[in-house]
Amino acid sequence: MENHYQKFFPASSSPVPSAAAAAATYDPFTANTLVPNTRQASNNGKFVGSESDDQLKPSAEDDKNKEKKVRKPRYAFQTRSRVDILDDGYRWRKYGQKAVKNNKFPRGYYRCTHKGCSVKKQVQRLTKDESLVVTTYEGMHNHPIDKAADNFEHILSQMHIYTPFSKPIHL
DNA sequence: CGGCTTTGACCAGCGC
DNA sequence: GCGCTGGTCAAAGCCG
Repeated sequence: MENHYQKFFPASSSPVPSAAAAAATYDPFTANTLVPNTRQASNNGKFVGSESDDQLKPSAEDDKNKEKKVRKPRYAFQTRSRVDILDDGYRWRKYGQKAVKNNKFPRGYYRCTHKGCSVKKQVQRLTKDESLVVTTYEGMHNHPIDKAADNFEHILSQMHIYTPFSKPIHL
């Protein structure tokens, strides 16, 4: 579980910041599996947390163009932060905002501005605990991080990542 | 002037 | 078949 961060932090050329390694603790795959469980199960159970099962579908490997109904795997994790937008080092452009059911806070939709990079992410603050922010990433970056890596440490210092085993969040 | 945010409209999928 | 909800688009405005 120490290498999975590569899924999220394609440190292709740039060195992996120690902070990123720390972030890797959550393990995207594990988190992917568990988030659905930690999500507001009591609220609606329609959390977008995980299409983990149908992703990587072998049947679509022959043709990536027909990914019409094929949802890309999403990695959602909850962070405790005062700000909605966690600066993860990439540049994001907001392309939409929607009010969602059972949540008084709108969900923001962002897209990576890098050319050729179609990574998307959703940011949703929870109604129950407005200090909790759920960030859902879709897709993987195929380019190095824009900003200095040291910025990561600052980010991580202000947020708390919930692991599947640490403590379920009751909503 | 360029890039980004805002915001309403539009569209597709899903459940009833 | 219809209505609801989530996700995206695109025009307009704002800001650096």
